Amino acid sequence: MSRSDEIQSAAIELFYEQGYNATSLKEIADRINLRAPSLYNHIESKQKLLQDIMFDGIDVLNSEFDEAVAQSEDIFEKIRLAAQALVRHNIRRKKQAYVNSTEIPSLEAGARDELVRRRRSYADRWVKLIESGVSAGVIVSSEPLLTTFNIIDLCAGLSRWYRPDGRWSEERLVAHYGRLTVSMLV
Amino acid sequence: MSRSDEIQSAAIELFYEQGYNATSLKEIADRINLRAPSLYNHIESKQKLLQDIMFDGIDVLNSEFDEAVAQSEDIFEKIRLAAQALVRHNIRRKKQAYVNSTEIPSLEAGARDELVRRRRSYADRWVKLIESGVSAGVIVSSEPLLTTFNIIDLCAGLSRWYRPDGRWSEERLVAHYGRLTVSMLV
DNA sequence: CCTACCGATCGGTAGG
DNA sequence: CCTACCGATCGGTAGG
Repeated sequence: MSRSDEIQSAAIELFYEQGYNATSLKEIADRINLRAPSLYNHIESKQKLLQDIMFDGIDVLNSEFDEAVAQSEDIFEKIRLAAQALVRHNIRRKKQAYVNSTEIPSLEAGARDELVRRRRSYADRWVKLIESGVSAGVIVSSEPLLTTFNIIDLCAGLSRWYRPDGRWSEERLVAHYGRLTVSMLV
Repeated sequence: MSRSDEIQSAAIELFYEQGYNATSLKEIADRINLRAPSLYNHIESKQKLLQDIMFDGIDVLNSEFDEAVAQSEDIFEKIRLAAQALVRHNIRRKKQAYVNSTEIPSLEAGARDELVRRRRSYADRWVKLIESGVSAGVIVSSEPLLTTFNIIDLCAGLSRWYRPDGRWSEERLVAHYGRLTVSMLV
């Protein structure tokens, strides 16, 4: 694990626990036994560190969606697979996903615009998937965008309350949300 | 509108836009044409100001739930009414609800514990409502708590993306979420 | 409700 | 990768 990776994962943990603005570079440095100014050998600024974390998160999410829907030709199966990919993302990258959903206001204007664009790109994937089912005559949803928001919001909760030692296993939740999502569209 | 109320609503707007930690008392004071130190004639501290906003939000939400379910004897109708009350809350008090869902880590330990207790109290109302339907034999949900999380998460999204001038009116959304919530339980 | 001011902390730089 | 240090800003107090 490179120093840059160490910094990034320490930052994710602290931003998750305290928020970006409440976290100092000194705290990040302390976690990996460095002095705060030494961070600047690896990062450009605190703001850029946040941007890298957030862009990485949304890019991975978009890739995972594409991989998921490529695994089947059936429209409902595609929907189930896409929902399950989102669930797994919010569970396995819980802290990063939480930071991503929570720190948009902390981004500088330019980076915020770009991030919002990439998040819209994720939502567009869902809208097009649902619309393809409508065109094919197997889905009757009259509001693909609203349904998309509902699916994303529903799964977003996981990054807040999911616990690895909680009462529901990852596989239980993947199955539950997969079923629930499909049921919203039949 | 009293000075205290002016301070509180200016604070809600700024905490919504920038977050608690990124907002200075000077900015709050500027919004209502005061100097920062003058705020201390009305508030105890910045932290206490946040606490008042958050406790007020959750207390109102709990009251609204109780009022909603008292309006019908039918279990599915109670569920529909409770969901619609939550939707209206997240729309009409959008900014306060957003702050409430976002600033839990910014609370001091003691206040955070108390707030989490009151949020759990809200979730308990849902769990008991669903369980009463299970006891009566009209609902088959095997996971009342998971379903409760799903309902809350689903509606929480509104405090993030709802726009008064957006493409869905409040009444359209109230109807949509009411239907969706009931459908999760039949 | 104001001005004047405090100690603390912050992100970041200089220089080695 | 470190020590030493900077200017800026913060929440909050004193005193009127």
